[in-house]
This record gives sequence, structure tokens and C-alpha cells, in this order.
Amino acid sequence: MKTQKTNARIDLRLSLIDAAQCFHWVETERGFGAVLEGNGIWLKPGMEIVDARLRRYLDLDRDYQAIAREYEDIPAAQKAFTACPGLRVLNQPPWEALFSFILSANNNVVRIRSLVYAISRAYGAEADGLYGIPGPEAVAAASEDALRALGAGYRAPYLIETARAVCEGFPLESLRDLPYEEAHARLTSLKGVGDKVADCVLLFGCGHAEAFPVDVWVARLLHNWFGQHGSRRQLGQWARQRFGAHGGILQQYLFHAARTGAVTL
DNA sequence: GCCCAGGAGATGT
DNA sequence: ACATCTCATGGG
Repeated sequence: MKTQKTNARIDLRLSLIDAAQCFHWVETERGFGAVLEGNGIWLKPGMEIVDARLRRYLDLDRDYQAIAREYEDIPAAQKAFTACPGLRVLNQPPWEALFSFILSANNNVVRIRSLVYAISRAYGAEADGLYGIPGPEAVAAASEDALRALGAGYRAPYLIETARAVCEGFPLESLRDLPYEEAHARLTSLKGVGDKVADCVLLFGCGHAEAFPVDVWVARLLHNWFGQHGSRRQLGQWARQRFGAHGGILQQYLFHAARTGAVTL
């Protein structure tokens, strides 16, 4: 059956937990859980996924083999695609990606995850034993001291100020319809959003597959595997030029392959 | 104690 | 446009 074959192509733990595209999914004996559009969702490996919105969230209807073929002349890319079967680049709500990656700045994955959980438990809506990421209204109404007390640190005022901008009409939902450069420029006008966070929001939350986030790992692998050097901004410009419309998807495979040591730096 | 973590803002040049 | 410093916080 067609759907079963398609479902076999996602690795839930890899895509929802280990890849660090999002920080709010949990894994328990019930499976992989998160709140999606107000509803608690529990997924188990191998289960048939027919809901159109969920299929889109999990990017199940994109042909990843075709994307791997676009980069068949790049040995490191082929190794990364081979090393990470079932890795999919999520299509998250833009606010959730923005919320998560503002908190990710100069932070580590374990702390980001516990921080997203703490703020969600305090300000988000509960559904089926899970806490959703609070909406911009709830975050805008929070106090800086309260978010600091939950561990947000110096990111607390950034998160609040950006939440207020979204409440006051920042066109978050229309970023996917803008050209990459313009959408990126809009995002970096927000507090707590630099080049890297903007690219994560565009890639994971706005359908901009050409966005190529450059963090410490990606800067390192661009140097070691592609002979590139320079500032993060220069590396990002080179990568977008070199890798094109699906560079961000390639980036996720390279990032995860480097971070796990599946492909040695 | 130091260094790092999926960086960004402010400042000075 | 580029370099440097500071910003919370927990873990190695």
C-alpha cells in the first residue's frame, strides 16, 4: 500500500527528537507526543499517518531520494544521506519555530528542551497530558522576571519583545510567500533573531528549503568537508549559492551526520 | 576554576 | 562591513 511505504520513510525519534529541529516532542511508553494545533498527538513508529496536516508537518510527501540525487556529485552529502535514513525536515508552525530558536541562542539542546518544557507548562495549554508551546499572546503577557526564573536568562526580554511584535501584526504567516532574502530580513528585525535563528525559522517553520542555518557544527563541516572558511554570514552565502533550492534539507543531513560522528570531521 | 552550548546585541573601528 | 565583548545557566 502506498501510505505504508511512505510512512516507512520517516524515523520518528531521529526527526522529532535527535535532529534538534524542535524541542517540544517527548518520547514515553505512549510513543512520541506533542501538542499540534491545540490537540495532543501521539505517534508510534510504523503507524499509518493519513491526516493531511500531520503528513505535511512530518514532510511525508516530499521525495527525499530526488533531493539526494541533486547532490550526487558531493561525496560528503551522499554519506550523510546514507547515514541518516528517515530524517525529515519538519514543517512547524512559524511561531513555534520562532519561540524555540530564540531560546536556542548560545544554549545546548538538553537545556533548550527543558526550557521549552518549563515555559510551556507555565504558559501553554495542556492537552492529553502534554503542554503546547504558548502562543504569542501568552508570552507577551509574561513578565521578564518570570521567564528568567524558568531559566530563559538574557533571552527572556527577546522572547517577550518578539511575542509583542507578533501580536501587533508582524507578518509571520506570510513569510513563506516572500522571497528568501526579504523574509530573512524581516525576521532579523525581531529581537533575539540573528542570521542563524532566522534561517532555522525559515527552514523549519516557513517552507523555505533554501535557508541554510550556519551554527558551530555547520561552520566546522563546511571548512573540513568543503574547504570553506570565513564568517558565518559568508559561509551561509556560499552554501545557499552552492546548494540551491533544497540546501536547507541537505544542511540537516550534514548537520546530523557531523554531530553524531556518522561522517567524520 | 575554564570551556562549551544549533548566537545575538551593542559598541567601536 | 568586520572584530570584540557581554549576556544566563548548567554540564563536562
